[in-house]
Amino acid sequence: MSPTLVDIARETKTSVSTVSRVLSGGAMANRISKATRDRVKEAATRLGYRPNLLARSLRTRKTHTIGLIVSDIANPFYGYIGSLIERSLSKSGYSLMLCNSAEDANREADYLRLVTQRGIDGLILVPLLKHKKNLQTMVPSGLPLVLLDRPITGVDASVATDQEQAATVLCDTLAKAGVRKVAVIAGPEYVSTHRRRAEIFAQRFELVAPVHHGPAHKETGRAAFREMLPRLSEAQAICCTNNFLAQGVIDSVAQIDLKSKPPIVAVFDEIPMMDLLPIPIVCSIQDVTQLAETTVAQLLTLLEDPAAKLEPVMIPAKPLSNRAFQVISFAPQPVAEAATA
Amino acid sequence: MSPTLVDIARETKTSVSTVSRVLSGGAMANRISKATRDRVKEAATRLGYRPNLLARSLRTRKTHTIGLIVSDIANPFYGYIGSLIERSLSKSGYSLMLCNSAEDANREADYLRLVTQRGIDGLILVPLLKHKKNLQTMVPSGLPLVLLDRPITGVDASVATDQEQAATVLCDTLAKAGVRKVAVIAGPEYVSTHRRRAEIFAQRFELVAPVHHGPAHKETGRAAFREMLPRLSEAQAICCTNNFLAQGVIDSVAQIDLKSKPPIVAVFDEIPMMDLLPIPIVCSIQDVTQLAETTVAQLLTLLEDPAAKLEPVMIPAKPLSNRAFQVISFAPQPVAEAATA
DNA sequence: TTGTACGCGTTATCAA
DNA sequence: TTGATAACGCGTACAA
Repeated sequence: MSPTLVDIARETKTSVSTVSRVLSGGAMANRISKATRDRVKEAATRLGYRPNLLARSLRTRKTHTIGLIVSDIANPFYGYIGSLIERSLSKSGYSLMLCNSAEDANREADYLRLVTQRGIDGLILVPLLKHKKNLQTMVPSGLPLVLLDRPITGVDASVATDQEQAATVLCDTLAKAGVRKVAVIAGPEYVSTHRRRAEIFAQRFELVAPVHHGPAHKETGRAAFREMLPRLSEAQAICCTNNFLAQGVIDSVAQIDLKSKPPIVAVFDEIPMMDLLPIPIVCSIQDVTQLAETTVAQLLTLLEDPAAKLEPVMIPAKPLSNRAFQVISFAPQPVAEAATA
Repeated sequence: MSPTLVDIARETKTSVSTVSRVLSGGAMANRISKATRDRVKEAATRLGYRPNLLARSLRTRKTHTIGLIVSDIANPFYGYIGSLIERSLSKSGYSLMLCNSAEDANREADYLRLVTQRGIDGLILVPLLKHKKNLQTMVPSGLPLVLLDRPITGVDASVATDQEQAATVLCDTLAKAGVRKVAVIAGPEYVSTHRRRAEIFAQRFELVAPVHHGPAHKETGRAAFREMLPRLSEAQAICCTNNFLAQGVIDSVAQIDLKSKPPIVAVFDEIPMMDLLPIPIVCSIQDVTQLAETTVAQLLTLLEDPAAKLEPVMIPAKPLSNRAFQVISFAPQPVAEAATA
């Protein structure tokens, strides 16, 4: 077993408290004579002492660790934002423990319990659950908590992209290009972001088929494409509520005849290397850096003062289109609309 | 504060041990009369009791938690493999704590310390450090440990793609297409996978410029492309040691004249939607599912018997090319070579 | 069937 | 400048 304070105390003919004071390093260490201090330090390194953080945290009620529960770590969006949050937190002396709820309510509950019971100083959550009540039963009041990407009404500390604005700039861009009829492929209806995005599409354009809902994976995009294929010729655009769905669609487009002009693909988040794709694409780009930094900022203020009053933050998105889109964007039926270029 | 066993004992006129026995649930619970059992349970839910896992783990020396430290969670490869490992472990009753060393030796050390001192039952590591010695000083002997993606000589429990084979099938495919001269863009030289891949490229083909090393990000790919541009016309292929670098290269290709025939891009890992890209691409695809499952299997056997003797596992990769590549693959100078299709 | 008492490894309080 | 000693919250051998 790993040596403990007792071992070092015995080895060095002192007491555990002395050893603790020396090894904890703080201001207390200076109150110990240099002689014993050196003796203790020497013994510690010689025996390979490693403090038991479980015991320390049990005593101090601090862990210097933040929990982050995301809904799908396989999605590069969350991977990227996770890496930014980690870097930002480490500057403030916090470590990050990342958990993946995999868009599964049971797993979310499990990790919520695990992470809170295991001791963390703060929590960042991309929630699956939708109501403040359920949240309150899962996480102890008093624990600094910031919601990320999916706000919940009534919870003050939250950071997310402005869904209405993000969808609006996307629709504006499409409308300017003359789009009137679209097909919509969306993620799970019970996820607020997906649902809301789909609603806005449906509100702004005429649908050639009912909205297709499914897990936010490539496979759903492909399946939806196959299913909607007969009606797709009427649509000027295919609207996807996230990048995975869109990649499935784009994959499928590759399988069919590219000579007939392909529909525009409208999508949230980035499509890698889209400038080279022979399909017109327009994205609503979230400001990931801003999301990460604001989230950490909110959490840090909460960490300082758990009673701090915060307000939900909305961060605007920017539309971005590829070359193929810019070529066709002088299409018929321009619509007068204020675009937030 | 959250209620403890003492609170419930007081509330229910029993002792902590009784409460503990009931709430721990195991075989002990049946040795308690149904009457008090119900009374205790009722009080527990009424007071909203949540066991303190720090204290429990301190006592039992078990956490049912596995640590996973990856080198770059922003890379979809690690995000995906992380999600697979998480799912697989949760079937065996373990939770996963994911940490991001961000390809930074200090952070790796920090998390290694944190995660081991904080108590985990096992560890999966994508190591940055290269020598068994350094590893041994960081992680306590006796802790079940499996290396992922980057083997270290002398460490038995490790799972990785067979780098030699993966690079070989890639080179074979290129050679068959008549490639003789290439440019190589590689990740950090101190990372074994990147270094080894670059070496094999250099060994099989003639280089039009020295190998370009840099952080494994898109930006490096772009910079390398710019820098090598003058010499690129002589190269029939650009070889990248990971997908991020390749995406940077592909982005850059989009900026130049596409009418002159573009070079082949050879790369490890997947390039999304590559069938639609107007550039010939050939990838060496790692079997991520297999990697994840084997890693978990190794860890589970180690968890059962920490003294179990394991052997490093190598998993073969498969070459995959896109449409644009298949069109040009009847190029001159075919080379007789056994391809592992 | 239930309660008492101790230990897990650490920090904090109080004397000396 | 140091050392006993009591928590932190939990599980469990031992006793009743």
